[in-house]
Amino acid sequence: MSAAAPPAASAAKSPAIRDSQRIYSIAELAREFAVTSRTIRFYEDEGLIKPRRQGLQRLYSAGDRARLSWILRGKRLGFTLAEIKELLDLYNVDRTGLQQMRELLRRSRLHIEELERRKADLDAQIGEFKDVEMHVAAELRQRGVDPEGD
Amino acid sequence: MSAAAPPAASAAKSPAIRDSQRIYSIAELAREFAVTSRTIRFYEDEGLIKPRRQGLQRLYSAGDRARLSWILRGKRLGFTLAEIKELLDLYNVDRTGLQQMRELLRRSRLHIEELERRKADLDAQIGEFKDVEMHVAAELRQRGVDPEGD
DNA sequence: GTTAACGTTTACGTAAACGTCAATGTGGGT
DNA sequence: ACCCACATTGACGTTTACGTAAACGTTAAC
Repeated sequence: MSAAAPPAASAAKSPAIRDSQRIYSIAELAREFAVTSRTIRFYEDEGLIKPRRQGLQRLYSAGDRARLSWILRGKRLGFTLAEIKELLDLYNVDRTGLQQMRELLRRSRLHIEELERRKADLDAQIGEFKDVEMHVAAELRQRGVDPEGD
Repeated sequence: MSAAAPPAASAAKSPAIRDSQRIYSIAELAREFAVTSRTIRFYEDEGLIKPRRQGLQRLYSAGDRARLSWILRGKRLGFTLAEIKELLDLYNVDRTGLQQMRELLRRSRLHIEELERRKADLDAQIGEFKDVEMHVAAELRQRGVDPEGD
């Protein structure tokens, strides 16, 4: 029910109040998400994350962590950082104004459509490759070879 | 049986035997797929398509067309041209050798796994955005505003 | 015979998303 | 006081996927 990044979660109270209070170092997040610190700083330069600062050091909250996670998923989905920023910004804008809400609704729907298109592409490729898998496996069996096995 | 793109459909005989014989100019394909000729030539430089030549001019077969279509879908899915080339090459390799078939099977399965991972990412985002859509629409209705409507 | 539409190669330019130094700072152990 | 791991800010380099311009050939129309 509760989403993490854009659709910010309502502060969970029962479990993990400790987790939601945790702060992370840049290296910690880098390790966890298998990116370099350079990458995380770059995202900051691009306005995608804004960690608190203790002097010069960056301190990442659980929210920042979720944001990063969200950014990376966006990337895996093939969105550019600019697009991801737009989507993230969508939620941090005044959500009370009527115009903003209608806009948010509109953009969400557009984005969903885009995602559904991608899903169609994905399903098509998955289908094709499963076809290949089937045929090749069958052919191997016909030749008396076990398709499984090293 | 005859492969056009990777997993080509079985050659339909009843309809469109004319279509399978058609040849296309570079501009024709460019228009159809909404890319520039430059792009198509670039793909050729990268070894992704190899149209016949009539002197200098490129002549694209239906197979070439299907290949291009496949390439573009790969792109939409976020694969690099190098990855797409690998996948395309997979099918044009000797498919009779046992080793090649096992390899083909292995790679196909790996690719399917990758696609399934992406699909999970996709479904997650779709879910989040549908959540947003629901909430915002509900909020709008609560304020007595019709979520639909310009 | 020249204009237009289309094609060709060669070559340089560019935006995105980081990688890779280099120089410097900072906090904690010993 | 010294070292070490980790952090910081530039600044420049790199890869990918084309865009853009130059300079030229080919065919069809007028």
